[in-house]
Formats: sequence, structure tokens, C-alpha cells
Amino acid sequence: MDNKKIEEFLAGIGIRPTANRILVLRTLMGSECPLSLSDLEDKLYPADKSSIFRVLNILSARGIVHTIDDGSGSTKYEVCRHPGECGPEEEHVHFFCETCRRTFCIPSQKVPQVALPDGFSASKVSLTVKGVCNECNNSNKS
Amino acid sequence: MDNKKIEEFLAGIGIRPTANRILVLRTLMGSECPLSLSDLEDKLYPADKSSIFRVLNILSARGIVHTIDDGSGSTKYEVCRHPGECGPEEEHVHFFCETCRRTFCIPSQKVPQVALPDGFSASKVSLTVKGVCNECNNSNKS
DNA sequence: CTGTGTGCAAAGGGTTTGCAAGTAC
DNA sequence: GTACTTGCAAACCCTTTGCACACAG
Repeated sequence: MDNKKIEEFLAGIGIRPTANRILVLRTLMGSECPLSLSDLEDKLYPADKSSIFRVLNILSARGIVHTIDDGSGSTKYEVCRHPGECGPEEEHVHFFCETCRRTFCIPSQKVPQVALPDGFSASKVSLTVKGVCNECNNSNKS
Repeated sequence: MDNKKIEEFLAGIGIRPTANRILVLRTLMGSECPLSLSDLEDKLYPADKSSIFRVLNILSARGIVHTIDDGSGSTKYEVCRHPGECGPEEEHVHFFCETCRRTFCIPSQKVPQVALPDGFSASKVSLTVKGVCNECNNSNKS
């Protein structure tokens, strides 16, 4: 999506399309794997960390992006495949490589339904795998 | 398990049974839900945070306890059901209540196998659910 | 003018480490 | 005596907030 479309998209849902917002959303849309706040800070330098953070909060509150806690210690952000209407059924597995510290989406693997004890209600289910990715496994070969 | 047994257990696997180590392990064994470092700090006051942390690291490296990242922002620790030989097959689902901020084990729900793309290898799989627990749901009723 | 967005700096919360003093063997 | 443990303080990392200035409508 080009800047123009992103701008229209944001305006269309009542979010003023400022430079930072377009930048952040475009970057997330163009990324294969989920990005952390500090990933975005690097990519969008010299944009300010806290401004990016606030943009992410807005996008997240509107269901445009969702957050992933992959156990790496830093929250990752990813655009929803169907912005604004992402439900649990679209959730897929995430993989965190302990060597290169990147997070991958495994879209082929969906997060299963979980039966909870009586009285418990779920708002979010996440299934994450830690290990070593294909590239890091290959570069280990002698 | 009483102090004596815990002491013997630690000594048996080559970990010197110091006061802190017995305290930490006994507390974890006696807890229904996984505990965070700061939970332990509170329960074991005046034991020092960093000492507890180092004990947890030792126990974790030996496979006596495992760590849970429930998305709460703080790592939780839990004794393995079969200390020293805990594999993925024993992993169960964890539930984090966003209201009371406690973490629950859901032992009846096991973490499923996940098929990864070629070249990826897994060291740990975790399935966590966020939502509201039964107690918090009940206390909301009018 | 008025409300919204931004950048900077600093506060928070959790985790981790350096180091010197204490303890066990 | 030697090696391991401990407690304190401080460093670190990531996230979040306060505040004054800049900007758009």
C-alpha cells in the first residue's frame, strides 16, 4: 500500500493521518515479521520512541495492529490481516529464534481453542514457540 | 515436602542446600500458582531479590523449575511436575487474569504439538490465555 | 484560538550484574 | 585457604508518562 492509500485508510477510520502514523503503519505493513518498539525506532529514526509508542497504542486500540508477547522480553507489533475485525480465529503461531532474536509468523499453524474451567473467560490466546530458525540452524552446520 | 526432604533432594543432585535455596524451592512447591520474582521477594522477605533470582536460575538450569512468560510483564516460576525430566509433553496451558493479575495453571489443557517449517527447531512451546478468572468474574456480578 | 500531536527527558517496573563481605568445607 | 553464597547497590532494558512546544483545523 502506498502512502496515499494509507493516508486515506487512516482518515477513513477517523485517525488523523500524520507523518508518524503513516510511517509506522506503512512500516508494519511492509514487514514480514512482527516488529518491536525498538525495531521501529531504528527503522524510523529520527522519529521519537514515545511518539511511535503512542501511534502503536492508537492502532492497537482500533484493532489495526495487534501485539504479540513472544517471550523475548519486548512486545512485538503486527498488522492484523483483516484490520478492525481481527478475532481469535485469525490468530496464528509465532516463533521466536533464540539465536538471531527475530520473531516469525507461522501462518499455517492456528492457535487452538482452549477449554477453560467454569467461570473463566478469555480475551486473548497466544501460542508461541521458542527455538532456532532455519537460517540459524543452517549457519551452524559445519 | 518438608525442609529435610528438600535438603536431601538438593544435595542429591549436587546443589548445596543453603537456606535461600531451601526457602525458594519449598515456597514454589507449596504454591498453587506460578510465582514471579517479586512474589517470591514478598513471601521470603527479608531474603534478597538478587539471591532469589540466582537460586531461580540454578533451579531452572537444572530443570527443577521452569519459567513461564504469561504476558504479564514478569516471568513466573513453577516447579516441574517431574523435576529434572520435564519435557514438552508435560507442559500445560497457563491463564493470566487481567483483573487480579494472578497466573493460573490449567493442567487439564496440554500444549499441542506444533508443526514448524523446515529447518526450524523448537526448544519450548507455550500456550497462554489472558482474560478474567472465575473469582473476578463472580465479584463483577451485580 | 483550541485541541491534537510531537519530542525530549525522566520515571517506572522488572531483570541482571559487580563487588566486597560472609560462610561452608 | 579456597571456592561458593549472599546482600547491597547500581546498571540495564523496555515501557510509559509529564510537560512544553509545534501544528492543523
